[in-house]
Amino acid sequence: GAILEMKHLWDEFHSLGTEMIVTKAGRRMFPTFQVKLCGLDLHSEYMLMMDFVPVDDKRYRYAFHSSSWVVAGKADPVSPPRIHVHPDSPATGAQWMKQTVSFDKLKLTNNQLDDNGHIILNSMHRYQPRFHIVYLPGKGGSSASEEGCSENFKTFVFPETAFTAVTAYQNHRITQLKIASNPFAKGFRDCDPDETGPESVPPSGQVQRQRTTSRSTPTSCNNK
Amino acid sequence: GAILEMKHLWDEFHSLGTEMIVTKAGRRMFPTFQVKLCGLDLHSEYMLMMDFVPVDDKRYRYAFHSSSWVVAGKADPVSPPRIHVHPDSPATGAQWMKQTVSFDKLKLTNNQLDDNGHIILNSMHRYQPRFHIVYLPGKGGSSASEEGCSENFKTFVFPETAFTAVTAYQNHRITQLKIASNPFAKGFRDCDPDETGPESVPPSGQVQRQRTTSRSTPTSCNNK
DNA sequence: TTCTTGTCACCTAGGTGTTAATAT
DNA sequence: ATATTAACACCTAGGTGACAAGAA
Repeated sequence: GAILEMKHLWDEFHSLGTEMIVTKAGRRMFPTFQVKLCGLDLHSEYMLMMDFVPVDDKRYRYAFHSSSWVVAGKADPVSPPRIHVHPDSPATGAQWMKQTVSFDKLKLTNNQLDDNGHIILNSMHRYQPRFHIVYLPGKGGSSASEEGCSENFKTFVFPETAFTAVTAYQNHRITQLKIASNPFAKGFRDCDPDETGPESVPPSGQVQRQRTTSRSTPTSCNNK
Repeated sequence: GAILEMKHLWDEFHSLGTEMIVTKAGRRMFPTFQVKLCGLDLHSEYMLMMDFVPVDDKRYRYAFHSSSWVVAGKADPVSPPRIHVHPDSPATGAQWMKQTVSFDKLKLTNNQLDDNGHIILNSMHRYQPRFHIVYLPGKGGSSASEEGCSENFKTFVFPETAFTAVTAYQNHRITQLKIASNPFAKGFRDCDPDETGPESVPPSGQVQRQRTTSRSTPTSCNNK
């Protein structure tokens, strides 16, 4: 079995309509796809991997006046789909289960000619991440679990991790939630009493700090 | 087979008497132990590991007046020796050989009660790093190389990587060579024309920049 | 108009030797 | 005296969204 970590955060994004940035060089996902595994055979070996399937055959556009996504036509042609293999693969069930598995090395790109092994997506299209556990027969492996088990491939889909690929954020609330919850975006946070940390929900009203473009007035907020 | 990478740099340190810092939290080695492998079976699996053996049964002291190491008595009691397994283990011969193998996650500590899995050494003692290739039978593996090969354990020793463990550098020339060649110590370099980069040998005469202890006079040197 | 690209200030995360204080 | 520790300035390395300019 596999349970999604940070589900509450995924749910927050999902309720707003999750967006993920794609860039030429490759951009990580936020939230990061992380799962906790259980039920694996301790000594058998497994490969863990992810891929991304189109949610539909449509291309989207964000209507700012109504703050909602609208269909903008049929989907663009797809690149040959890629699979991201977790870099710790292969490893034993015991190794995978002893702590949360994080796909923080996975990057999304819109460069159709990418040769860095990143996941290629079309911007303004919707995708559903999928998680796969591949059982590697032959090594270790208890006889008990191996007999009745002819399936060596399990796929998990968490609908709350679906997202729209974008080159720039469309929904301002998504931007604010990213800033509020991603530690690397701390520089864009307002000077609220920073108490709560990355897990908290930002206040409903939008709030944005003016950043110093010229190097004057180093109004450092984060007084820790 | 295995060849030592950055051998010229190791040789420079070796000729001065290499020192490696040990700390409670664990300190990386510099130079980093890196090897290029060849002759492995492409599809067989191997574990790569390192350990550290005492060069002798002595404890040392640095005599500043003569700028040399002198014996300061018999060795202190040793902790149960630890082995560092390369985190990419196990992997196939093809994976290990396709690029330089770097042990940059390995850390040295003088904390006898370390529970971070670091290598425990006694300060002011001399050590010889050893590199081991462990063949894992059973998976893949060509029949040709497997027949006549009963050895599944190869050990490599590069004498130029031996060092004295210290909690603070003793030989000032070692300090200067570390500063000149370790990118993370760039902040301590003099404002020479920085052209040459980390591979170059520093000028023979010692040169040291005065660093700003108080936050005044931000005399930034590294004008790139 | 709409979308994409490249640069940038601002962060996180962590590897350096220095230095002063503290053991031993 | 000699050796160790902890805090610190200064780096490397790389992940953020903002922004201005460019492309479609």
